[in-house]
Amino acid sequence: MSKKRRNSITIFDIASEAGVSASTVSRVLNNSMPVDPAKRDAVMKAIQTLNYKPNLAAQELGRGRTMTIGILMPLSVSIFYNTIINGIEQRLEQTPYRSLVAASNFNPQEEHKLLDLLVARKVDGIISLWSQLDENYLLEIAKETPFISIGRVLPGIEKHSLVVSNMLGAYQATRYLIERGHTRIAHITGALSVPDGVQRLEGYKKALKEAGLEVDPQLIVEGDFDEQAGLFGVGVLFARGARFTALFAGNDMMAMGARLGFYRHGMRVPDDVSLVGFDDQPGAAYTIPPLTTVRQPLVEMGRMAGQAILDLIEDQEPDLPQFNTELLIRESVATVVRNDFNYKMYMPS
Amino acid sequence: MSKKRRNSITIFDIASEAGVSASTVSRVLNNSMPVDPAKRDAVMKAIQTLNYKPNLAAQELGRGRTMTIGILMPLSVSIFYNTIINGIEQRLEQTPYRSLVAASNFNPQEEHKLLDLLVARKVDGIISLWSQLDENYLLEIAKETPFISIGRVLPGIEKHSLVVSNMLGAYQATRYLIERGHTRIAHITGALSVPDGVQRLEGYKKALKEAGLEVDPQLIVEGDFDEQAGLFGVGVLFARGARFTALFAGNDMMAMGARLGFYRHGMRVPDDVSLVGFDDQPGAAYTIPPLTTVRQPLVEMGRMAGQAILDLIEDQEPDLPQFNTELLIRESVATVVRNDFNYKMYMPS
DNA sequence: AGAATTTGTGAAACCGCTTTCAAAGTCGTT
DNA sequence: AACGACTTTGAAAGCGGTTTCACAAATTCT
Repeated sequence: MSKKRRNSITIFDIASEAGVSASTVSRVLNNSMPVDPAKRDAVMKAIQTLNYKPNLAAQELGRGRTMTIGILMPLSVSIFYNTIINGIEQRLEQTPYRSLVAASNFNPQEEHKLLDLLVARKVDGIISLWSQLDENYLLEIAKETPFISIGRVLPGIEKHSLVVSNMLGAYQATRYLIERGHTRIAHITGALSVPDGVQRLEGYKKALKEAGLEVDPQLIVEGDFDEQAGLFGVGVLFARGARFTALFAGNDMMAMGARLGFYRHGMRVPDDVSLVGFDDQPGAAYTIPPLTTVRQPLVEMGRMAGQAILDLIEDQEPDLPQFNTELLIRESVATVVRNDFNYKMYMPS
Repeated sequence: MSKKRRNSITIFDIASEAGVSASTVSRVLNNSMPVDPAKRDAVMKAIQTLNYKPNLAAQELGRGRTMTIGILMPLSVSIFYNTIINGIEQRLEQTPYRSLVAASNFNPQEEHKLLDLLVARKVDGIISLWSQLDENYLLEIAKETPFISIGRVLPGIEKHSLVVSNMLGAYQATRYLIERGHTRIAHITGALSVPDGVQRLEGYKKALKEAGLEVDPQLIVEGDFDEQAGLFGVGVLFARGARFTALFAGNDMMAMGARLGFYRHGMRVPDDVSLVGFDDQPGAAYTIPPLTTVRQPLVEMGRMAGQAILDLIEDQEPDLPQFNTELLIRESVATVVRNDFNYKMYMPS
C-alpha cells in the first residue's frame, strides 16, 4: 500500500563519522554520562554536518518513557479550553516534558478513540478537560497512568480533579444583580445535561432565595451555551411575556446572543435591561457595552494542573488548590431605581 | 532521575495467550495477511482479556511510517486557525492518518523548535499555517517531507502553498462601502509586518483609486490585528480630526475594538458610521449590530490542504484551487445620503 | 496421482535509540 | 612499582512492534 521512508541517518552514521561508538553518541546526545571533550566535539560536528535529527519514536521506545503528557479536550475551536491548555503548557515549558493535545469535538466516540490513542502512545500523564467518558473507564485509565481531570470530579480521585465553583460564580453574578436593585432576574441556563449548567442554575437560585426573592420558572429558560441559545432564549422570554430587568446568562456566548436579542427588540443594555455573563471569554470586554461577567482563572488552573500531573509522575500527591471565580464588573449592569408604583419593568414594544 | 515504566503487555504476551506466534498477532492486528479464522479469534480474545494496546512508538519505528501529519500553527488560542485545522482534520478523518498539532504562539524560536520536533517525530507530512520561519529553512524541510504551506507562498513550491486573496477581500469590502455612497472611508490596517496586513491595505487602496477617490493618509492608521488596536485606532482618527463615514478594519477583532471606540464617542453604528471587518470570526454575527465582514472559506481551505498533503504523500502533485473571499453583508453598513452642504448625514437601511 | 501453486505460519532480522556490562584507561596512594 | 578506585568506552542486549524468508500444509491443475 505504501513505501517506507528509511532514508534517515542514524546514530550509527554519525558514530562512524565521528569515529566513536553509537553508545558514545547517545551519551553526548542526552549528556547522561561524561564524555571526552574531544570526542564530544567530534560528535557535535558530525551531527552538524550530517544534519542529524534523532528519531523520536526510537528514543521513546528505547527509554520506555515518552516525556510527553497528553491533553484531551472537548473542542479545539474554543478559546476557553485553549486558554487552560496554555496554562498547562506554560508549566510544562520549564520541564523536559512536551504536551500532546487531542480534541474530541464533543463526540464521545471520538473522545474514547483519542484517549486510547494517548494511552497507546504511552504518554507519561494525561490531563482531561471536561471529559464525557464513562466514569469507570476513566478510573481504569487513571489506575495505569497519572491522570488529572479538569472540570469534572472523579469519585475516588477527587484529589486529582480540578474544578472551579460554578455555583459560586453564578451566585456572585446573581447576587450582584440583586445588590444593584434588580428583583426580577431572568436566567438562560447552560446545557442542563452537564454539571456546569446545573451548578450555575443552582447558584442563581441560591442567591435569589437568600435574598428572599422567589424563583420564578417563567424567568428561566434552558439553553446550551451557544450564541443561538441566547438569542432564542430572550425570544422565549418575551414570548412568555416575562417581565424582568436583568438577565444572567449561563455563559458569555449566550450573553452575546441575548444581547442581540435585546437589540432586535429595541432594548438598550444596560439602560433597559442589565446583562451578566459567565467565563469572561476574549471579546467580552469589547461587546457593546462591555460585558460584566464571571471570570474563571483559566491560565492559573492550567498551570496548577500541569504542576499536578508532574507531581503525579513523580509519585507525589498533587496539591490542587480550590479555585474561585471572580466577578468582573464592566458596563452591562445598571442600577434600578426603585419606585413604589413601578418596579421599572420592561416589556418589548 | 526517573523510573521507566516497562510493565505493559506486549504482542508476545498475547501471542502465547492465544497460542500463536507474535508475527501472527501482528498480522491480525493490521490484517495485512490472511490468518486462520480460528487463530484470529483466539488472538482477538486474548487482546480483549489482556486489554492489550499496541505501543505506538514501536509500531512507528517498526514500519518506518508514523501515519501522522503534523500541523504547525501560530496560535493555539485562536478560532481562526483552529477552524482551518478543523477542516484539515475533517479530511484526515476518512484516512488512516492522524494529525498532530503544535502551536508556536507567534514565537519564531518556539516555532523552529516545534517544526524540528515534527521532523524528529518523522511525521509523514507537514502543514504549516502562516509560518514566520526563514524561507530557506522551510524549503529545506519541504525537500525532505511533504509540505503544505497555508497563508504564505513559498517560492519554488507555490503549488504547495495555499493562500486566499486578501487583496480581493479588502477590495470587496471597500468597494461595497463605496457603492453604498461612502467616499471618506477610513482604514485601520492589520500589522504591516505580515503580508496579510499590507495586502488588505492594497485592496483598500485599489478600490478607492478605481472609484476615483483619493487615498487620504489621514484616514489610515496602522493596527496589529488586536481589539486594542481597533479601539486605539478610532481614538487616533478622532484625535486627527479625520472626517469619515465608514471604517474598514483589517480584521474583525479590530472592528470590534473600533466598535467600542465609536460607542465611547457616542457614535452609533451604522447610523453615524459604517463598519466592516475581515474574517467573519465566530461572534461577528452577534456583535451589535451584526458585523458586515469578509469571509474566508477556512474549513474548505483546511480540507483542501488535507487533500493536498495526502496527494503529496502519494507522490502526486496536489491541485490546490484558488480560494476567494466573500463579502458577508450584515447590518453594520448604512447607505449615505449625499448632501451638498454636509456629507455627514446618514440613513440606516 | 503427482506436480505446481497458493496459502498460512513461525523464526529471525530489523527499526533507531538507550542502557547495562565488562573491559580498558587514568590517577592517586602507599 | 604495584594496587585499588574511578572514569571512559564499545559491544551487545533490550524496547515492542513489523516484515522478510523459508517451510509446511492445503489447493489447484494436468
